[in-house]
Amino acid sequence: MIDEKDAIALVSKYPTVPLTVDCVIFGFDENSLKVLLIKSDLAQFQGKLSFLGDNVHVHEDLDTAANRVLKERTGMNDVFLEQVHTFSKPDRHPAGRVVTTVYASLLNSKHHELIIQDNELKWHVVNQISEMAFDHQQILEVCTKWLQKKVQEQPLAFNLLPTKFSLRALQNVYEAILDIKLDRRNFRKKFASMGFLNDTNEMETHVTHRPGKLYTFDFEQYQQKKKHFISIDF
Amino acid sequence: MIDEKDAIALVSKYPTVPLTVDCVIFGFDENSLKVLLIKSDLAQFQGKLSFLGDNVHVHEDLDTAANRVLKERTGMNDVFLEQVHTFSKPDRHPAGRVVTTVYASLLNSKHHELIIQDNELKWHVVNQISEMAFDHQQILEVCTKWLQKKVQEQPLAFNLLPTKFSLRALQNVYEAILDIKLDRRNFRKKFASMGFLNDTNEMETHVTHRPGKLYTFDFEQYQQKKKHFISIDF
DNA sequence: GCAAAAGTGTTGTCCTTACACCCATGC
DNA sequence: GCATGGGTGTAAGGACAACACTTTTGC
Repeated sequence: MIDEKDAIALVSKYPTVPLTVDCVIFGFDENSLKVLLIKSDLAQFQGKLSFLGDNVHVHEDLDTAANRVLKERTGMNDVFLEQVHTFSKPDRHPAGRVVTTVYASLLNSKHHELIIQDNELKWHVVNQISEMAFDHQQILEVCTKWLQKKVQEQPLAFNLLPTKFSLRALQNVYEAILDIKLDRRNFRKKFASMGFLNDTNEMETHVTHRPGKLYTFDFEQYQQKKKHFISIDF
Repeated sequence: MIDEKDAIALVSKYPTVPLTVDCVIFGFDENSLKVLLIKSDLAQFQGKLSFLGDNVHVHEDLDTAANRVLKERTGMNDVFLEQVHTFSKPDRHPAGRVVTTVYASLLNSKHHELIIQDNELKWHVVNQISEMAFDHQQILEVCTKWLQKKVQEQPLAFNLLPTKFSLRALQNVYEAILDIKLDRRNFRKKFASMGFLNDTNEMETHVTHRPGKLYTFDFEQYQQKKKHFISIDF
């Protein structure tokens, strides 16, 4: 048995590592899936892009750190943010060992004012990103796959849209994220039958075609009706 | 721009934290889902159960550390092992801040010799576990949900069974993990139609009823036929 | 009036579910 | 011979995929 004093002595002998969080912040605009990136400020990665990240503070857990980074750069608190994976290759950071836990977030890129801090913080179209710093290319791949899976299982696409949106806009989100084309009629039917969309009785305006109805997502209904079904399928 | 020297100086100022890995090792035996646990050796958690864990070595990444722990205690290398989540509440360890990354593993509890090291390493039936040390109760819940989701999406149940297994045994795995009853005929039909099971032309022996056929899982077939389908459903 | 996208139904196919009887083995 | 679980088929209902024409707006 190890008493409290011994336990503290034991833990204090463990090797320690600097921890960071990186936020992969997805947005949607102009019918493309985008992600928020800065230019790396490390000379070794000159001109290369990286995610928003920071080291984890002393008394801070990882969720808190990720929310802090998000808030600092987009002004946003309560957006969807979820831990995806922890990356730990000993040589992933050129300045020594750094372990990073990656969080993904989805938000409407028009609703949040970017707080620029000398790093050319900008939205980049996900499938046009070329060179990234650190292992961030790999992180982007993991997060993109995570997102593709996630939007099929949970109603997260709505986080990427304004509160009121047309069915076309919703379909565009799915098509962009999943990189597929969907049948318009079947798509509408599906979402209509789910019963999670509220008709606002408003329409699109200033569009150069027949305006579509605007809907809101009914989170209450979703909470009540969501499936807890079992389906073995692989 | 930050040059290499400055970068090293910067990173060296980050607060550092001891990292551990914890392995949530699921097994299946006597028609129950079990998990490998030891008695905690901390006096504060006297008699409480905890997962197999260890601190992460200096030049070791997390995957390597988790595999090492698994190997040390079960003698196994190449079993299924996957990162699930990183837990970081500042007070989760009574001896000071320790961040742990949790890995889950599935193996056949009869195929691996446990390497006991004074900690009463034993298999415990998952839904009969009462008090656990640290935040391990929460970790178990997260991993159990993770497993329930995972076995529906990927053919992992086979990892919990011997190479040759009866359909009944397979169904028992699903019923234990998902905590449901399944219709025997529909279950058989489903797996038959998948085409991932090879008939070994062998039968169960020494059973007190009509012996069932034994099958093996055809991993090749799975790799070729597995679905990459899109299905929005929540 | 023309371009561009909204809105709308039906049919066939497939998958899922529910359900009952005979068969092979150990004891 | 009896208890135990293995093995099998069918019918109904629900979900999904494919597919074409009319409507509304801006210009």
